Amino acid sequence: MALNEQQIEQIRKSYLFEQLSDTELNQVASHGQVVELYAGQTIFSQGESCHQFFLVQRGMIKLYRTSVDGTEKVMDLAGPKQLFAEAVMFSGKYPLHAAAIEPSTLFAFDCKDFMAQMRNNVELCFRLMSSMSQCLNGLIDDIDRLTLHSGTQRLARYLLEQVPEGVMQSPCIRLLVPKLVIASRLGIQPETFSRIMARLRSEGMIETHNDAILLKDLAGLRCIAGCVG
Amino acid sequence: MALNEQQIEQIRKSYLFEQLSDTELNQVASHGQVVELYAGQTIFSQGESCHQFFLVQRGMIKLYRTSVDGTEKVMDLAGPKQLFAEAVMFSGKYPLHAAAIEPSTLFAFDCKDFMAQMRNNVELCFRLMSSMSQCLNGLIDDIDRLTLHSGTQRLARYLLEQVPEGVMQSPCIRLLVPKLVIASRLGIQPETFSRIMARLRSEGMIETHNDAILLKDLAGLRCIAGCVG
DNA sequence: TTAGCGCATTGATTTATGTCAAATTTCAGG
DNA sequence: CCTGAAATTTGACATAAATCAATGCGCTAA
Repeated sequence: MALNEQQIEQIRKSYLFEQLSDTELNQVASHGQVVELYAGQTIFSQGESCHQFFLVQRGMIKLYRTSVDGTEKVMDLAGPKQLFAEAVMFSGKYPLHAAAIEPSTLFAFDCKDFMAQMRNNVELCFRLMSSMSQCLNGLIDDIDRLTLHSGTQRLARYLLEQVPEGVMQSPCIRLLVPKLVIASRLGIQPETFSRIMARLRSEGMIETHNDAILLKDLAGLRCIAGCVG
Repeated sequence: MALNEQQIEQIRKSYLFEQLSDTELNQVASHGQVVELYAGQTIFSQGESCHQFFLVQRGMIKLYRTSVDGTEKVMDLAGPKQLFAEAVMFSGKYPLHAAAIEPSTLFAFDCKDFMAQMRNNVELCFRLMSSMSQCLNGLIDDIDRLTLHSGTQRLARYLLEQVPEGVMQSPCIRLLVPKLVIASRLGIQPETFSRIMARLRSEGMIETHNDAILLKDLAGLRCIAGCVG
């Protein structure tokens, strides 16, 4: 399905598109599609040739790899207003799988078309390169955490990352995806996730009510995330 | 030190520069430097603002992060003809440390200058984006291996990666850096590295003489790298 | 309401890998 | 050729986290 006026205004707000002229934006949108996804639906698979990149309007997307025995590693999660697969436009093939973990709506853009636009617009190249650079830094951070930090440290940091800008005293956060998925994102087993949460609870750092988590001791959590094991 | 004629011809062979005109190449080179490094010398540190990117002429560079307790994780190694830090030009700051692990010679290029060249040359943007894309895929592969594969699998794969193009029967490879460094690159301790090597030796997969390693059973190693733990 | 199915939690146990320590080898520099 | 520092190897031991297993919880759909 093609994009309507209102949707075109939505994508204009994305960093990658914000400096495009009306004409250019319409050009991009003309090759764009709205994609509706049911929970669990696959968007693309690792190795498929890469024709489109995506902007999430609604829902949540997991980007993941699988091993031969079927084990899944969630590499990243993309929620509303986030782009994904924009950084691999130049690889030719998607380097991982993408699937919706809940009913979602995406805007899909044509890579070929976008690359043509970039040929006429160096500024657009620079925007994409910034985007790729950020992505790169994120991956380096992930490797850093996987190799230099314990499961507990990674989980504590994850909780702290969910706290919105205004640093309140004891913020209450919500886990936006199943714990199973967060565990995979952090590179630990669900059982380990559960046990670490239990420990943080017993140490008085947090209180939990299903997916709502009260961070009772921000300083303590920061210390765990950065200093101790 | 500035680049001489011969050195300019060397950098022309690099993918990023190969399609530049003589004028453009000279422009890039005019802002370039030759950097001589002793073993262990630091090139840049994590967090420093990023003014240059590099091409290795001779030697070996480690790109790494450190944790609070001083532990080091080698994220990548760059040898002759390889670029590094070119993908982070847009971040503003280096996301990791770089140091020579043996006496090395680098060509250093000015980021600002190169970005100015890119403004006049979309093709150059595309080249850099390809480069960044490759880098991205490499990092995703690393996370895949760290989370979905065992130490033994990672080491077996590393050995296989050292085998040059022509797939011989029982190739003899050389470890180009201390085992200590390879271990860190693979996300294991040196002791574990040593033990895995001993096991592969006892299983008849390899023979070792210091840094020279004879891969006696390629099929077996491939199986370990991809199938078993 | 109830049945059924993921998800989550908890316990018991195993295991790969890390840590500590000591002996040995390698290798660069004088 | 020596010498000492660094790298490597090997052993003994500790431990974080995985695995296996069972139970409980909370949905959704009939």
